[in-house]
This record gives sequence, structure tokens and C-alpha cells, in this order.
Amino acid sequence: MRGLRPDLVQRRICGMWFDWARIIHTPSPEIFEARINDQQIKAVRRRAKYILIELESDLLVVHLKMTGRLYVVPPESIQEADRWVHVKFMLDDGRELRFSDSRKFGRVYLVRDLAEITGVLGPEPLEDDFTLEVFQQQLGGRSRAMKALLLDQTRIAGVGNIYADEALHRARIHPLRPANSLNPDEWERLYHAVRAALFDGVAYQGASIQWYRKADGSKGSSQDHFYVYDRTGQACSTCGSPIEKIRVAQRGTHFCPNCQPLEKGAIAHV
DNA sequence: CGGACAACCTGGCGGC
DNA sequence: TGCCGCCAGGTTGTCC
Repeated sequence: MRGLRPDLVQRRICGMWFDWARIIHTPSPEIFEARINDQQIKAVRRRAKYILIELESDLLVVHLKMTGRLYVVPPESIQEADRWVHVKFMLDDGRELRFSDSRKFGRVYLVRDLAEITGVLGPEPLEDDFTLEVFQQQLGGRSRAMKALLLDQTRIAGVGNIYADEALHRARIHPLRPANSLNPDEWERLYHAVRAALFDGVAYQGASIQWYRKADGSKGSSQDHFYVYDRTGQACSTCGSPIEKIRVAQRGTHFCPNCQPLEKGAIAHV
């Protein structure tokens, strides 16, 4: 989002193209095309994992899902190959905004009101009003595994599989711990850990494990700073124990069995 | 409420 | 080399 902003703000959309209609989620492709045409881009923002491109009378919303990429190409590079481009928006300066997605899971939306898409999302964890009390109120009081709760976008928005694992490790909490078993100190640790993990992810400009690329096409570096994600069998940077991988909430889940013990009272021995 | 699973899709990788 | 099965930064819906 930050990388796209300078290339997009003040541009005017003067055409679009697509070759996979299902990616155009709302409204129908015909209406989408007619309505977006000639609208000027006023701002580029974000809500949870949704990129919001503010137009004069609509919001162009993009979700990259697993393998989506959004980037701008200058006129001289428009012939450059990318076999996974499925939607293009022509800009008034001759450039082109491309949505590329090998798995075709990503979606684009054109709406008057953001609530049409993100109405059920929980609070933004990096906002100032996201306090420890809010965090605990959103996630606490139930028996679900903490990892599953962190991934639940209706309780807290924007935490994905990588940063859920990273936050739990930073807070030294096992991913299977029931939410109603955390003590006040653990709640506070996890609160700060979630924010720190997300903040660092943004600072490192995303994780380029396979497909993700920044707006300028280069790789983010978050993957070079993972504590547990994608590090199965490697030594924990804190204690040296091998990182383990299990399945929680149907997602691959990485943790250090020594730093993040499941048994109550189990104390890490280094 | 919550867990399991399928669906949506394609590509990369390890194993044989 | 080739084929097969498994895995993947996410979300939604169904069933139990």
C-alpha cells in the first residue's frame, strides 16, 4: 500500500481489462468497468488485509489473498511478461496498475461504502485505541486455542498465519493454549507481541517466501527475521531447541516447545 | 460456540 | 526425468 501510493494518487483511471471474471467480486464486471472509468484516485489506504484505493465516488478494494500482487508498470515496460496478470487498470499517465495472481484467489471490489466488504472485521491492532483491555475483551473468556483466535478476523483484524505464530513465540505462549487459561501477565505479553510482530512485518516491508513482492517488484525482508515461521527443525533463537510444526485451526503452526510450553507451570530450562 | 473440512486455484518441491 | 502427493502469507460456507 505504501509503495503504491506515490504512483497512484492523483492519477485518473481511463480503462480496464480482465481475463478471469471471478476475480471481479463486486459489482458485475460490466458495471465495474463502466463505473470506475474516468474516476480520479484520491488516496490509498488500508483496512486489515484490504488495500483501499479511494476514488472520487467509489472505493476500489483489493485483497491479495495468498499469491496476489499489485503493482504499477511504466509505458515502456507494459510489454513485460507476467503470465499471471488477470486485471489491469489503465492510468492517465500511460502507466498501468496490474493485479497479478497465480492462484486466482485474490479479489477486487468497487463499492460506495467499505462496510459492504469489511463490516464484520474486528479492530485494527496497530491503532492507538487498540488497548490491552480491548484486546482481552475481543479474545478472552472462551476456550478456543489462542492461535485460532488470533486468526479470527472478526475479533482482531489483519493477523495472518505468519504473524500469529511470530506473536505467540514472542509472548512465550503455546498456540494451543485456551484463551481462558491466560493469566494477566500473559495477556499483556501477547498484546505487545501482536503489535510488535505486525509493526516489524510492516517495517520489513512484508515477507517474500515465494510469491509476495513489494509494489516495486523487489522482495520484502520480513522472512529474514522470523523466530518460528517456516523454521521447522531449526534452532530457536532464544533457547536453541528445534522449532516444531503442528496443525492448529487447519493451519501449519510453528512454535518452540521449550519457550512455549503447553503444560501449566512448565518452566523453560536453558 | 467451535471444530473439521471442502472449495476456490496454481505452482513448487520432495520422494520414489 | 517424470509422476504423485503434499504444501502454501486467506476467506467463506457447510455440516456436525
